[in-house]
Amino acid sequence: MGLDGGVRMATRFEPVGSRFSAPELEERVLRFWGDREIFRRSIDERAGAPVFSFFEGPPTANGNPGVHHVLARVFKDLIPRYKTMRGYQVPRKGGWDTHGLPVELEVEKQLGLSSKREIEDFGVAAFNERCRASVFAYVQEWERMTQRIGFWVDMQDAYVTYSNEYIETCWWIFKRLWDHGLMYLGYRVTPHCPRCETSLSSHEIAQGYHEDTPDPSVTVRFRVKPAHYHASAPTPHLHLEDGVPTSILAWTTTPWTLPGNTALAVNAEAGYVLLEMDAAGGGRERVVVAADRVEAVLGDAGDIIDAFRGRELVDVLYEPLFESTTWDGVEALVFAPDGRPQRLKASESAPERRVVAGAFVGTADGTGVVHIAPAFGEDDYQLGRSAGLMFLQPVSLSGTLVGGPWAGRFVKEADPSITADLRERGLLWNAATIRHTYPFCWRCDTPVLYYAKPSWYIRTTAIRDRLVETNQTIHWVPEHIRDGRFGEWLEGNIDWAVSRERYWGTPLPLWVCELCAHTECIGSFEELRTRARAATLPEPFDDPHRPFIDAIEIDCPQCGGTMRRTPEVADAWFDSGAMPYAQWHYPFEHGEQFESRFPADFICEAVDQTRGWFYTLHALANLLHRTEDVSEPIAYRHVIVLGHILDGDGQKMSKSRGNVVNPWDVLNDHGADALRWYLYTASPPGNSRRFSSELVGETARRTISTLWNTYSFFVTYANVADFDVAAAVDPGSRTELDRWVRSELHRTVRQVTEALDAYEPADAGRPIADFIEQLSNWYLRRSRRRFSRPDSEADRQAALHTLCECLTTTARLLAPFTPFLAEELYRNLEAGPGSTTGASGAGAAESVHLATWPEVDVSAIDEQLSSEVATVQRMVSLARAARAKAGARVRQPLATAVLVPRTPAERAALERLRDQIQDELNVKTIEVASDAGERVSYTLRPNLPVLGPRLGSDVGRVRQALASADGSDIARRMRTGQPITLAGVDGIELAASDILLSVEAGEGWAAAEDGGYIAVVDARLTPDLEREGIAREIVRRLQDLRREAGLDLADRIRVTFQGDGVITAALAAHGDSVREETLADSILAATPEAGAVQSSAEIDGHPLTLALLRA
RNA sequence: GGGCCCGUAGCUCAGUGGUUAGAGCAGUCGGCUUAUAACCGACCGGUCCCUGGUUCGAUCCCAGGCGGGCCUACCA
Repeated sequence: MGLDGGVRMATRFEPVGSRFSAPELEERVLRFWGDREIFRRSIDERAGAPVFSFFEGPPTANGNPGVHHVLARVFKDLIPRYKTMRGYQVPRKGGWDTHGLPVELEVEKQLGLSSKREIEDFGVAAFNERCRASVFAYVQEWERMTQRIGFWVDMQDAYVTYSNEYIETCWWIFKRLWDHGLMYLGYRVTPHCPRCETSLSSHEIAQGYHEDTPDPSVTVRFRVKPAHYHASAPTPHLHLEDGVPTSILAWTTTPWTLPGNTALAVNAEAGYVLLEMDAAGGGRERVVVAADRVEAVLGDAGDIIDAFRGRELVDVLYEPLFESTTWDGVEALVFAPDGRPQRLKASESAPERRVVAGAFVGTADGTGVVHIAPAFGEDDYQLGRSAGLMFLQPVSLSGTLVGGPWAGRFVKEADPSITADLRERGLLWNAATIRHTYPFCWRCDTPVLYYAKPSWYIRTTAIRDRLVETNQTIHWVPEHIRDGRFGEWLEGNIDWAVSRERYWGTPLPLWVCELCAHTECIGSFEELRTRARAATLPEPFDDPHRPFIDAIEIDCPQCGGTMRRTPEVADAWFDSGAMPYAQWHYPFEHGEQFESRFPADFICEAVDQTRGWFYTLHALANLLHRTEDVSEPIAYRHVIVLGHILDGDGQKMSKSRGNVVNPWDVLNDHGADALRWYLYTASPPGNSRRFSSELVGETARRTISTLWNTYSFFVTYANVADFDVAAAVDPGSRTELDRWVRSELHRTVRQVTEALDAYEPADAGRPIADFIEQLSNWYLRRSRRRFSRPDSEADRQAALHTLCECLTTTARLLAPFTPFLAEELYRNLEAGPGSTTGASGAGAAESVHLATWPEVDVSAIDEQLSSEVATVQRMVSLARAARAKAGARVRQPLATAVLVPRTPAERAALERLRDQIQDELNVKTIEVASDAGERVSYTLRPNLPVLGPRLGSDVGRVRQALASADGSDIARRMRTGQPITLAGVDGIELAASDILLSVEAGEGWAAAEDGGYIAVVDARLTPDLEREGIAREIVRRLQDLRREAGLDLADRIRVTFQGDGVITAALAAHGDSVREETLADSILAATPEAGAVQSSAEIDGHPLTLALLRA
């Protein structure tokens, strides 16, 4: 305005109350950020700076966000805010995960559909439209929460996995993989939900295990064929020539797989036995089981006829449990070289059921013989393939039996009938029920079946070694994830089953010729337009989802036939792993952005993403590096892996358990800063943590509220003193205390910076909390008088400057952690209220989040001073403990305190800082000594860290000798530096540093000791001391009365008192100081004046009535 | 079943091959008093999950268990 005529005005800070409402403050800051576009500017104003790249792991917005989501989001926020202050440009593009089974099932529920058949009847186009709409049902809730907790992420420009551009990039990736032979159609056993009729990923399976699931446990007789059926002579160990009916026993928990049985597997090296016993229906029978299993399966029944290795049983033929006459409708298939079961050629006959060897067969349970049904188990399938077995598939994809007496029945419901049938036909050895863990579909709770069927695979095993190797270059926090959970998962890598027989997902861009099976992968929409038969291309082609994409046909270049798209969509995890490329529609667009942000410098998710997002990102980066499409084989350099939030009982929070804490309750009660601070500092990020709103409040009170009070104190006195931030401070005016707190401050800056550079938020937060504690409870408490009644103006300005620096620097340190509180402090203290340039001077950034990270002022750090004050604090604390033992309240002056630290350097420090100590302790004389002399008696202990390595096993004897030695004598020798020898321990000479003393106070003294530090106080009161104590007590009571009377700070008073001789004597001796402290014009022995405020109580047993009136 | 993490005071968590294992909160008692819906001190509170081993010495290192969490796995 130019009205100051060049006269510099001192800053006036916005007044700050000692109480504050965090939610109110935070809403105010949020408005400020919004009005001034601070987030956008924190990125834009860093244009040209090196980019620090952050990838947002996309949340699925189909449920309300809980506290566990807040956890991830506040950690995602921390590092980018820090790096921004360190001068990087940190773009933060948001994203949403929108495809997949959870979305489909949500819609199925809404529509009341329960099978794929019903979805197709409803119409895939309409169904997918509902999916598209449902994904964003909760987006507003997410955005509201995200904003309220102060997570800065660009949600306007977020990527969406269902967008055409996103899908096109996924196609490009598939194409690159396909062209490099990294994709194939495999025929394999996968977990299959018969209701959803699709494969489930391992991640999905993991969510649906039910413990204690009851299942049948049946042991079955497989009848060995008579000798003449065998092509070559069967092993003589079976003694088939005896003509006794002989069976091999096998155990299963899935009777419904028995119609699919085509082999029995034994362990070639294990021992087996042939036993004979009475048969149930009369006569004798013989059975084969593993030698280890005889007792468990047969008890003591039966006599051992022969014993042999498993290999002897290989190629023994046995009869099918179900004759083809009773189980029709299932065609016998054989394995083709590519692993796919195929029909028999006319000239072929089906392989016979026989015994084979399998390395996976153990003898720890069952019978040591495994029933093999290649259609239903991974081991079974692989064995079938390698041994050339017959393949029978008597179960449909919807989980019902095909053919046989129970055709159409759901497999689990058919189990009892199958078992009963076997019992009737004498083939059942034993039936019972067991309880074990079994997988169910995590969404619809249908028991999952393992099922051999075709599926598209990404050949991740081709790059397994590279996955492992490049993982070593990723910085994992906590470190153990790298070689532990994640590393081991990579070591055991199997090919990625990437196809899903569903509707709402990225369609696989694979077209297969219906005549010759020629397959092509289409890598872009343009390529598809070019290749498509014009008549089949929808016009306009604006949605690459099903069902539209399915209509498009391509001419087969090999045979001229029709190529149709394979009907599957991609695993939604493929979408998430494709995010570094697809979020930019790379390589079709935005090549520059992609290049500058790949790989990410930082990502952060909870530990359950180890085999989810962390894996898919890593796998795709490695694959695309293999195809030479990206420059680096990793997608992220640093990753913080978060543990889960548990409820008060240590249970994981989840919707299904109903124990999710609503973040809004916490936010409304304590505010976002408190919640954030708690999450950062409660424990290292990788630990799981129990959570409750109360704990958040507790943490906040301790640190945030302490800082706020300090801030409020500063502003109050700075305004009173017309404090000018910009005025230079005279270094000579700085006191020792000023120098100390600056040393602590810059030590803190150093620690916090190092910890954040190491991606360890908890280690970074704790020093800040410690500093705030020191600032408030040592610096400020000890400096109070310098602010309210300073010795000189220069002293006051120095104190204000020092405190101001501490607060503004702390605000910057806190900015990434508690961005709202930090902003409040910064705005008021540095940028000036309502200012855009900073009232305190030109160039102050408008927001702390546009400001720079504090530099460590190395010259401010005085390690010696810091450790000296630490010693003072320790000794003061000890002396207070000694006071308490003596029963002397702090206002009661004592004559002497003797302080005994451990080293000469510490003694020197205490001598130097004697004034501070005296002040804190309220004693007349401080004595610093190397021992407490005759005031105490000693007990002795060996200094084990010193003596242990030197003496080894002699330590025990020294310990005993010290315990029985004369403490005072040895203490005297230690004091005078004489060598010490002990009775009963020959040849060992001890020095003072080898022995530790503990003390017991002598008569009239009180002592406290901790870790070799000793404080002793004189507990005896002289009449003088007593009078002084009483006088100080009177001061306190008068101050109370002043407050009670509602007087102002500067009001003067008249005092009357009624007391005994001791009271009178105390006031006679110390009346001047009492008057001075309480601003009293007079203190008279008299009855209270009319209208006076008064109180009566005893001091040390002396009755006293005090009364005061405003003068 | 396997892997990883965790197990320390009533609660939430530090910590270390070495003296008498700590902090905050809670509880009890006391103190302070214009930072005051704060603050300071003391006390109370411990089988450092258990059992073995290594060691002069183990809460810490090793082995085996137990319990919790997470991840993973249809051995029939």
